[in-house]
Amino acid sequence: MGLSRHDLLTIGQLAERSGLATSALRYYERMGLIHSERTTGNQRRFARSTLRRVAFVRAAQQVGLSLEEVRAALDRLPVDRAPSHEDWNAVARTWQVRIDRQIEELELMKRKLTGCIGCGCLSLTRCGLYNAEDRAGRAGSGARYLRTGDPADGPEPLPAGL
Amino acid sequence: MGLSRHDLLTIGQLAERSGLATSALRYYERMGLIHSERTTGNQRRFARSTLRRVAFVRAAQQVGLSLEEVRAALDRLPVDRAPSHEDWNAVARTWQVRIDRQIEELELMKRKLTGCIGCGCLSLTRCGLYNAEDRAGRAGSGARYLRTGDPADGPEPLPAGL
DNA sequence: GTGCAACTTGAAGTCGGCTTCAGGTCAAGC
DNA sequence: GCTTGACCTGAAGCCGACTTCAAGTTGCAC
Repeated sequence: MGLSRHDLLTIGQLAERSGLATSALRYYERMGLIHSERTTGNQRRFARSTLRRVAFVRAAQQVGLSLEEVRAALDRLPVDRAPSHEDWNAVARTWQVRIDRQIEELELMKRKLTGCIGCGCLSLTRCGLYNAEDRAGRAGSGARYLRTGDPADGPEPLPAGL
Repeated sequence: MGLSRHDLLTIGQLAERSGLATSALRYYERMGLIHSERTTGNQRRFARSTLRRVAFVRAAQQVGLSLEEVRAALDRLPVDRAPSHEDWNAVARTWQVRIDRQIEELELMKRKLTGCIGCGCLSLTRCGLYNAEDRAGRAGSGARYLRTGDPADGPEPLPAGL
């Protein structure tokens, strides 16, 4: 019932099947995202399940998580047993919130943009996108936000060239 | 009808109102995203319309465009006159495609994740997310994609710890 | 048992998008 | 007219996510 040699992938095989470069996989291992055993000659051997783990990481990246965040998420899954329904739900919910927020932002942007196309943006004073400016506060190097509307500024004439 | 001094912003004022650091604004100028006049003493003075331009840039970044792409988009708008309906539509359409693609990817991800929560992911063999692995080809350093399904691999037992 | 592709390591390089720093200049309120 | 905070420049530094390089080792097919 142990792992036959067939169950282990070299880093090259994992790279080929995951679509990532071997250098990226070594990087992921250094970051604690994936793990490997070593042969007597010190070469990495990955369990096939690592493919899933890599897919998880890539998917998470696509929804905007940093590798550090992914690592944190993966660390919440138990190492010594299969993840339970609860374990998994906790991780999944984090993602869903993130995904929902992303989608919401994109749709807002899209609505604004559609409005702009409709109006031709020749009269910018009422344009949501163009007026999504000014007074956007920030602290540190995190995400910035853009506030819509700027009651302090009245209508402005449109200068040439935006 | 020329620009009164009131119409020009110092870099500090632009920074405060846009929520960006002055260093970022100088960077944007070097990248050709915004432009300024200079005082006799060589200090930058920005037209108020630069606030809109900055907002445009930030918005574009939020939907995933690089500054280089934003510059390309802005370059398609005329410098010498107000953008026409056509000018603007061309730029806006580029964005909409981009936004739609992003939303689509996120919703796909969400659907998969929802399925996972439903099944508890205790039986991973049929899980879309987990099986969104393997054979994801790539070329260069652009976006990777994840293919769903992997007919070559049969069901696998769930190893402990993912 | 040998040849060669695939592997190993640490260090350095790359890229985008900035920030920080050093050393100097400008503008405006008193 | 002086002080002081805002501004200038170029160069360097930083972060995440990798890639590239150099120099050496392993594993497997023949």
